[in-house]
Amino acid sequence: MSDQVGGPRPSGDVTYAQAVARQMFDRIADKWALLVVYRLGEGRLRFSELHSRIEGISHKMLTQTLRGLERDGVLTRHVFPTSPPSVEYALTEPGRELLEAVSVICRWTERHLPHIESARLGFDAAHQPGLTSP
Amino acid sequence: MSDQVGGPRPSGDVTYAQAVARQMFDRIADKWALLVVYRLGEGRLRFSELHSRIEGISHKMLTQTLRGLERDGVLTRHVFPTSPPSVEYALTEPGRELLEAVSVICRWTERHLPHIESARLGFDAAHQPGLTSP
DNA sequence: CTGGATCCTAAACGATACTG
DNA sequence: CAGTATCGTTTAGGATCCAG
Repeated sequence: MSDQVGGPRPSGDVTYAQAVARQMFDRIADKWALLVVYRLGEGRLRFSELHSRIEGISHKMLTQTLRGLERDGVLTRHVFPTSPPSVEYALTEPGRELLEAVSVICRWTERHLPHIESARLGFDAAHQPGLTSP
Repeated sequence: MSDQVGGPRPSGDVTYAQAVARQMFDRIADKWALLVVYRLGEGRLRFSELHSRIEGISHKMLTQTLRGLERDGVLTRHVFPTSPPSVEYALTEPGRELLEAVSVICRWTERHLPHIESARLGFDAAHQPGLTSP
């Protein structure tokens, strides 16, 4: 567990709120976390279901991400004591609200894909003057 | 220059759009990028101004982040040919819209700080019963 | 089926020094 | 002041093995 643990915790300070906000920025700024939240928008999913739906995520990363999100109360973990143990994850109410925020990002991306593309082309062309095209 | 460059680019595919979206997730999932966009919400800022306002960011990271955001057309870079060269960065129109999305995340964080705190306390207590200090 | 622990490599990052 | 390049360190993350 190399996760950042709160450590010393001053009382309700502005500085403290800022620090926590910074920590949350760290958590939000995690593409896997964003994708997990996004996928769980469809409803509760098992570990393996998440693993198969999120292309490219490793076993370890998924576990790690889920642990972090659970710790922050974004999702809940429900263990079914079946013979092959199965675990279901679901968004909490705050998690669902976070999903809305993530959706805003997604919509922004979709809306501006053409702009981004052309911007990248222009930028690359301007910064690689003598590069021939492959 | 170890930044991720587009690389091979298939034609206008659904898969391609998905890939670009994934790339954007990568960019969005960058706390420094988020903070830069957030700061530029106040208006155009110089390099040194950004550097002093974003606590903890290194010279290199700020440059790198600004380059990436400029490449994606999120912000513009304006160089003033003064004797000590000064450069101003400002959000583009898509950048301002991205700021709105980022603000949604921020508001979510503020609104759920108490929930997050208590969730973390509960989680840590449940997962570190008799742990003094690592 | 989950998930924890371990090893080990590739990548990110900070510090530093150097241009315009 | 703003930016690039190089270097050395740290760390994140993938592969693998083991346990409940």
